[in-house]
Amino acid sequence: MAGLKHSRQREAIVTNLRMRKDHPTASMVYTDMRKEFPNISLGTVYRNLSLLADLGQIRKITTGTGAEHYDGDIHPHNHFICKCCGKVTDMNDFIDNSKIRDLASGQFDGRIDECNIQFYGVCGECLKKEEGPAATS
Amino acid sequence: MAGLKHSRQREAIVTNLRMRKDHPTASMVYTDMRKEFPNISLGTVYRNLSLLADLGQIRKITTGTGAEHYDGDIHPHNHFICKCCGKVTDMNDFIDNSKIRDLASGQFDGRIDECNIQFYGVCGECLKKEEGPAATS
DNA sequence: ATTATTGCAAAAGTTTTGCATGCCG
DNA sequence: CGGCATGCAAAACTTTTGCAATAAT
Repeated sequence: MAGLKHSRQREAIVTNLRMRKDHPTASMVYTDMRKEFPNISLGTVYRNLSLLADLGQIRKITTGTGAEHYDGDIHPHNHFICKCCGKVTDMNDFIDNSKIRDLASGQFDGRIDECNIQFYGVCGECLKKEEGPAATS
Repeated sequence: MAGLKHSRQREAIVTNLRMRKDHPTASMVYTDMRKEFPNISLGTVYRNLSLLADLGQIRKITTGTGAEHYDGDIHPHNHFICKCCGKVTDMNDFIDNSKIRDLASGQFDGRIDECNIQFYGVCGECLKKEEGPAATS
């Protein structure tokens, strides 16, 4: 039924995402995979990332800065997105998302599966670059 | 300095966004604009949406379902995104986003400008379609 | 007159897809 | 074998951009 077969490529993609602590885009994963599977295609990477996200084994992070990012850590947590360099950073858990979700479910006509908080701003590194070089404008 | 000139097209785009209560994509706005300005180009729509969002006169909503959506209502509020039909719906304000932002700022190395909560799930209409027609699978 | 803005078209970037082949069970 | 997954390439989409013409101040 499930019709799911093992594949070395898919396994390598999950492993790669689990090991790294950044939040790469599909093409960043592709670049990495290329070292292990010189002939792997970008299509395969996209197909697997999409499948894995559907299976809930990885998480897709939509940033609005061009491409989707992916996260191998599926533990519920929120992200910060730098408007300057586009980098995605994990935020500490200081809020219980499931509580917010339940609160919202009560007053919504539909099924709410998940909720997450996106923080936007300028990361520490980019702040330094801004302050350092150019003082005037 | 600001170097900003009036343009009938840009004005019409803002007006369109303010009037409608849905959250259209660039091409949806383009379709509408086409009625008023038969020769308006998609590039102009994109340029103005981007400019208006930068000016803070409209809001860009990143959904992860293909294209960006835009909102003429800049009053701080959160959105629900239907995984099924991609529709974007306003959520009631039952949470103070600025409080969450301040809370997060305290423990983050960088500047947090804004935060918003995205809710994902299946909207009321799609739920009906799911339950109604197909029972088996 | 000066310069922002437009329309048009081409280009860039991301993601999807068709198809023959290969690999897993 | 039967069917899912792959590699390759083409296509589909969304968004950006160069440039000459146009419109606003």
